[in-house]
Amino acid sequence: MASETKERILDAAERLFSEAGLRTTSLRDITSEAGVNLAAVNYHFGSKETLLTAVLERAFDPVNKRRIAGLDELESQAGESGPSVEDILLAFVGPPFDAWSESGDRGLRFLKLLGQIHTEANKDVQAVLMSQFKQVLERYTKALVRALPALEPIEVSRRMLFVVGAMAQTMLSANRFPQGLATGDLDQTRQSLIRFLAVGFSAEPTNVRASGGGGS
Amino acid sequence: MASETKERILDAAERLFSEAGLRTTSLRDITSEAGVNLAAVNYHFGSKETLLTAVLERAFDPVNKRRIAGLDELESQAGESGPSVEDILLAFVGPPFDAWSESGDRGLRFLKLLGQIHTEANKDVQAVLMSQFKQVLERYTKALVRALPALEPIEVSRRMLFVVGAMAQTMLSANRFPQGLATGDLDQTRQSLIRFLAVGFSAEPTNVRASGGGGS
DNA sequence: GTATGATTAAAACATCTGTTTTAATCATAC
DNA sequence: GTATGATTAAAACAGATGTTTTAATCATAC
Repeated sequence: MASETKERILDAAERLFSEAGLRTTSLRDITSEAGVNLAAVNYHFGSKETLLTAVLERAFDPVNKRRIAGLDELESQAGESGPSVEDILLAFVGPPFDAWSESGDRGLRFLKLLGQIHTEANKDVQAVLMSQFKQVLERYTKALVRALPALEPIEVSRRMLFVVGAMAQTMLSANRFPQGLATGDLDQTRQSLIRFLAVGFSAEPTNVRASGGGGS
Repeated sequence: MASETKERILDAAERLFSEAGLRTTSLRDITSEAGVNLAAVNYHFGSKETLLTAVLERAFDPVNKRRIAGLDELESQAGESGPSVEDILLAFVGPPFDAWSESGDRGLRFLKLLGQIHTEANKDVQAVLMSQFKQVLERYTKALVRALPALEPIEVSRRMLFVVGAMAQTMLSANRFPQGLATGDLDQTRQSLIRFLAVGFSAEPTNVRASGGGGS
């Protein structure tokens, strides 16, 4: 059964990483919290870096799978023109929020962790996250390009960056103002975020495509 | 003249902090890069934390001052109804971008540093940044509340969070995809960001104020 | 029962961290 | 010139970090 110790370590690491940050959390913090021996981490995971990878994959795999599945479903249901911008963004931003209402504390930890990761500067950690997140991003970008034919693809990519940023900041704020995101407020925040992003994303571009138009 | 050593340290620290991150950069990295003795940091600044504070203040003070001044100017020029949403957001997001075109490499470093800070989880660092940033945020929130009377103030605060997130992510991306933000592209990115935020910010709220409206 | 392999425990390891100490050097005033 | 104070240099310090090593313990098969 994948050894209880291993899961204890994963749980403790997830908890501490999400709250104290990735770099700040030491192996001794983790093993102490998990109630296991220090050497257990290296025995079971090889290194701290590998442990971090394992934590991330366990946490984000299901969410990214949901995002892909959600988009699949949208596209199969939609007509020729494809799903709407708002539906697409909802399918993208929704899953991490859903994780909360489903698994309680662990879901909240999850939001914090996601915020931590999205903002972690380290390249290796980024690489781990990106390996699965990148294809999610590409699929959603493609769907949005189709939904917004007036926008150049590069502009869609740029706006997708804004989406990710606004989402990450919102989730990090669950870390910084824990009282500000109570049960009810989280739904409200999600709704506001989606609305904000959908409307902003659908904005007409300032300089029309390939038009050398007026100065001043 | 504020001792050349002191400025060498500040320059090197700013460079390394912005590129390698805040926590990952050691004092030996800094002093080695600056070409000064290790003890010089503690001699001139007292501690690493104080040095970080000094770097942040030197970098962000002028930008925050510009934001305040820009809003002052907008409000003095505008009529009874106050400045527009787009103008307000431009005054908020513009200054850090301007720093780039003005001081070249240092301006770019600046963007990266800003991204690093906005996403730094550490409480002390956050406190330093927040001490001056908080009043900027409050002033801008107030201006936006006036410009958007249809929105509840709490909703304006939420959306301001989205603004900060999108902005920070954009700047961090200058770190991660340095080729993607060349001279020309930066202007384009800024323009896109402003447009995205202004339109999204002006979106009508989904649930109208104090209306107990329809279920399903 | 014993033997074998996996797991846990405790200790030591080497390295890196920020900081402090002790001299040496420098500039400046007298 | 000498004396005084600021600055720099080199070394050592104490603590924390990830990792490894060496025994002890456990479960399981024979």
